[in-house]
Amino acid sequence: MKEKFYISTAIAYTSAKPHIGNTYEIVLADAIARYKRLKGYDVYFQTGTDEHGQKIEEKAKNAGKSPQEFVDELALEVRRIWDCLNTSYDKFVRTTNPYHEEVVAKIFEKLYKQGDIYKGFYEGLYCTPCESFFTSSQAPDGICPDCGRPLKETKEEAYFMNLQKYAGRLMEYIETHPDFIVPESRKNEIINNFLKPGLQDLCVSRTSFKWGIPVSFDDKHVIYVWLDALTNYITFLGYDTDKQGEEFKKYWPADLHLIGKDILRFHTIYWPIILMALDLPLPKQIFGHPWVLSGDDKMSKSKGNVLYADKLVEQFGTDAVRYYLLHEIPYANDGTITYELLIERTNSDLANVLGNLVNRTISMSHKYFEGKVIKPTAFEDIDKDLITSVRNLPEKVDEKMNEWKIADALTEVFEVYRKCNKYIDETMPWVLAKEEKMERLATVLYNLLEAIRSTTILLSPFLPETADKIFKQLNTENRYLDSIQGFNGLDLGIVLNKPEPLFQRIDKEKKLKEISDQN
RNA sequence: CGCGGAAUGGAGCAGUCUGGUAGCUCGUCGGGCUCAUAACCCGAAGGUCGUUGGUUCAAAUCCAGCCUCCGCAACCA
Repeated sequence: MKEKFYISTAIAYTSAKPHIGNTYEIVLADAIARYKRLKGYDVYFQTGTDEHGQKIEEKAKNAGKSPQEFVDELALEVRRIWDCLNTSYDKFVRTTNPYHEEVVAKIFEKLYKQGDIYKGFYEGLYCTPCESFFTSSQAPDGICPDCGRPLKETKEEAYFMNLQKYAGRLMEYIETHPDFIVPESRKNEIINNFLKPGLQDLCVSRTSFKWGIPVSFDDKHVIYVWLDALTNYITFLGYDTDKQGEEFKKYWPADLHLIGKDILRFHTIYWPIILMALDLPLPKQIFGHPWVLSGDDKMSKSKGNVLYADKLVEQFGTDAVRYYLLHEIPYANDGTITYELLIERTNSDLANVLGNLVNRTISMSHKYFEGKVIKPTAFEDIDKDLITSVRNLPEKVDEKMNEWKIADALTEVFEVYRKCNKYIDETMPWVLAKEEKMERLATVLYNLLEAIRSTTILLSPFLPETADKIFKQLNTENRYLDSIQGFNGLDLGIVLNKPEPLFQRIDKEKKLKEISDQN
C-alpha cells in the first residue's frame, strides 16, 4: 500500500482578498504535494478559509452585507486565486460548513465536561465605544490605541482553556521531537517567548460579537475563532468526538502543517494542547515559512504596495509567478517581490535558460532529422558529465525537498538545464552537421532530448504547466520518476512536435510602464 | 534593561550550528559561437561579510557591547 502524506495550509482568513504573500503558502504547499505524488505517496492536500470572527462581522457590516454573504464572496475569491496558480488541493474547506460547526461545538463541550475548559472572568482594559479589550502591553498608558479615549478596567464572564496542565507535556514533546517545529530559529522563538516564561490560560470564548460558533450550553458566548479554525485539520477528515471517519483514520496525524511564521504560536502551542486534550496524536511537523515582502516593506493597503496573485498571473503567467515564489523566497528569512525582480527572473531563468534550451534543441532535431528521435550510437567522453548529472538529479532534489528547501531543489533542476546549454556549445551540433557526422549528431541530440525529458519530470511539481508543454513538444507520455536512471526513456522513432517558445522575453521598461499606466 | 529575528560586491540570496584562501544567480565589462527567444558558452572587474572590542595560530562563522531594520507581546487573526 502507498504511504500516505497529509499536508495542509493554514486556512485563509476571509476578511479581505489575499495578497501575494498570503498566496505564497498555497504554492509552496502545492509544490510539496505534487512532489510527494510524483514520489508515489498517497497525498491528501487540504486548504480553505477561516470565516468566523469579529473582524469579519465588522467588515461585512461596513460592506452592508450579512456575514454569510460576505464570506461566501470571499471564499469564492480565495478559491479563484488558488486556482489561477494551478494548485492541486484535494479539499477546499470552509469553517461555516455545518458539520464543522457542529463538531467544533461538540469538542468545546467535551473539553468543558472533562474540565480542560472552565468558566472564569476575563479581566482587562475595555474601551466601551470600540467594544474592545486591550492588554496592558497593548495600551500601556491606559488609553485606547484605536480611539484615544481612556480605558476602563472591566471584568467579564468567559471560558478559558487550561494550558498549564499540558505545558510540561508539550515542552517534552518539542524537546524529544527536534523536527516538530522548523526552521529551528522559529522553534527557539516559541520556547523562549512562550513556553519558558509560562503559559497563561487561553480565553476561548467571546461575548463581544455574534459571528462565530455558539457555545452549545451557553449561547451568550461564541467559540474563539482559533479553536474553531485549528480544528479544521481534523473535522474535515470526518473526525467527531465519539467517532472517527475513514479519512481521519487514514490520514491523521498530518505529516505537515504549512503555516506563516506569524501564526506559529497557535499551531505549536494551542493546537497541540487541544489535540492532547482530545487524546489525539500530534501532527508530525509544523513548518513556519517566512513572509513575502513587497520591496522592503510588509504589504499593506495604506502603503499602497500590495501585489495580488491574480493580477501578477494576468501580467506574467502562472508559472512565472510560481517560479518566483518557489525559487526566490528564502527558506527561513523573509523574501522580496517586485515587478523588476519578477521580470528579471522570468527573462533570465525561464526564457533564456529553459525556454531557449528547449527551443534550440527541438529546432535542431527538426532541422537535421525532421524531428525524428534517432537511436544514439556514437557516445563520447564528454557525454558522461551530462548523463551523470541527470541521473544524480532525483537524489539531489530529494535531499533538498526532504528539508523543504524548495528553492534549492529548483536550483538543482535548473543546474541541469544550464548544463544542457553548455553541452550544446561544447558539442557544437551545427559543426557536426556541416561535417556530416550524422551518427554523432543524432547521439548529441538524443542526449539533449533525454536530458530535457528527465529533468522536466523533476520540474513538474514546481511548474506543472510548463512541464506539460515540454512533454507535449517532446511528444512523450513518459514522465515517471523511475524512468530517469536508464537514460533511454524517450522512445526511438517518434517525431517531435514543432517547437513553440515556452516563455516570451519581457521588455522590462515597456512592461513597467504598461503596469504603471494601468494604475 | 520584555522576547526574538535580520544585516554578506550594484540587486536578490547561500555560507554561520561543526572557525581555516568569501560562493551562487542577475547586472556590468571583454571575448567566442550562430542551432536558438539579441538567446547560449568562456573570461574579467567588483565585497576590510552593520559597528566596536574579546577568544584563537586563524573569525562572515564563537563571545560581549553598540547601531539600524523587522516581527511578537496572548481579546486582530
